[in-house]
Amino acid sequence: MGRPGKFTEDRILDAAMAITAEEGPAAATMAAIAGRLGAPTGSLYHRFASRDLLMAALWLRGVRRFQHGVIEALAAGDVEAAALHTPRWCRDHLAEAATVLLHRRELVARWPGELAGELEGVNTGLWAAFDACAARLPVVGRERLVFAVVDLPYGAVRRHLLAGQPPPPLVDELVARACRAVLDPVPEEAATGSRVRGG
Amino acid sequence: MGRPGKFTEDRILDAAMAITAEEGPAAATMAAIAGRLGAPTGSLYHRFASRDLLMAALWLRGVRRFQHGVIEALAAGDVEAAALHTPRWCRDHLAEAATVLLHRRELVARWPGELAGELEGVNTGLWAAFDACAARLPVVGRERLVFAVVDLPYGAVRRHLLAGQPPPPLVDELVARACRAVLDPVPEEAATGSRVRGG
DNA sequence: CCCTTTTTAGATGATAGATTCTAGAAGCAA
DNA sequence: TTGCTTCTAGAATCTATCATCTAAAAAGGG
Repeated sequence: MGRPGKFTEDRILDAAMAITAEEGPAAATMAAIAGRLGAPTGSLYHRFASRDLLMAALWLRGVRRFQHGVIEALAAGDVEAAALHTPRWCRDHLAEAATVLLHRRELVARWPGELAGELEGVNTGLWAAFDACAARLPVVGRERLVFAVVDLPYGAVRRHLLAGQPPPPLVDELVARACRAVLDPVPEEAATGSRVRGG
Repeated sequence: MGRPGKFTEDRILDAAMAITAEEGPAAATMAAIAGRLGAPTGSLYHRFASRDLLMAALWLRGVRRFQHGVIEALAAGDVEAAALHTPRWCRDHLAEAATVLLHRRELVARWPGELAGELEGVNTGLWAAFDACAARLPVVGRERLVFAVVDLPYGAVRRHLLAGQPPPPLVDELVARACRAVLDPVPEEAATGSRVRGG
C-alpha cells in the first residue's frame, strides 16, 4: 500500500469534538479543526468529503458510544441502571457527552443523504430497546420509561455539562430517587402525605 | 409629538420569537423578522440598534415573564408549585417557552454590554428566591431544590418543546412525583424496597 | 526503483446577512 | 393650514467568514 495515514478519521473527529465541547459546534470550522490538529485543511477533505459529513460522523460516533450502555441496561431490564448511565457516562466522557447531548441540533444542520441509513439505524436501535423493556413492565407505560431514562437524566446533567463540569455524585442519587418514584406503581395518595412545603 | 409607531418593540420581538420557536434562532435574521412583520429592515433598526440588542431584548422579555411564576411560588414556599410552573407555562406560552428554554445560548451569542445590568438583575432575582426558599427547608439543601425546580421540569418539557408540542398532562404528574421524591427526607432504604426491575 | 496513498499550503469564490443611507410619509399641535 | 417630529421604505453596500479545490511533494510498501 501507499503512505500510511497521519491524521486518521478518529483523530480528526477528536479534534472536532474538543472544539465543539469547548466553544460549540459553530466554532468547529474546518480551519479550526485542522489548526487544532496541526494539519492543513486539505487533510480533512481527504477523509471527509464535506464538513457536513464530518460533523455527522462525529455525532454518529458519539451517539453510538453513548447509547451502548443505555441499550444494554434496558435489555437487562434494569431501568435504574439505564437512567444512571447518563451521569456516569458524562463523568467518563465529558467532552463527548457535551458534544452529543448539548448540541444535537446545531451539530449537523442538514443531515447528509448518504448517512440516512445510519441515522435510521441509530434511532430504531434505541426505540426497540425501549419497546422491549416497556413490554416487560406493562404497568409502567412507555412514556414513563422514556421520561425516567432519557428526560430525567438529561435534565439532571445538562447544567453541569454547560458549565464544563462532570456531574457531581449527588446527581446520581437524585436521578435514582426520581426514577424510582416515577416508575413505582404506588398510588398518588401515599405520596401526597409527604408533600414538601416550607414556611 | 410626531407620528405614532407602527411596528412597536413588542411586535418586532413577537415576530422574532415566532421564527425562533419554529426554526431556531439562526433563522431569525433581520430580513426574516422584517419579512414576517411585513416591514422593511430599516424599521427594525429604528427600534433596535443592532441584531444583538434585539435578540437580547427578546431573551430578557421571555425570561422575566417565565421567572415570575417560579419566583412567586418559591416565595410562597411551595416547591411543587414552582416545579410545576414550567410545564404549565409551556402550555400557555408555547412559542415563548421554546425560545427561552431551548435556545438560551445561540440566541444571544455575545451579550451586549449595554444590557449587562439587566442580565445581572435577572440572575440575582432568581438566586435570591432560591436562597430564601432553601433557608426555609434546611434539610433539603440548595442543590436539591434547584434540581427539583429547574433541572427536572426542564428535562420533562424539553422533548415536547423540540417537537413543537405542549407538554401532555402526564408530564405534570411525573414532575410532581419526582419532585416530592427528591425533596422527601425519607431515608434511602425505604425506597429501595420498591426498586423497579423487569424480567 | 516504481507506484499508491497521504500530506501540504494557499488560492478562490461564494454566500449570507448585518448594517446604512436617503427620501418620503404620516400624525399631532398651534 | 403649516411646520415639526417621528416613523417607514427599501434598495445598496460591505464585510467577514468559511467551505472547498488544486497541484505538487513526500513517504512507505513491494
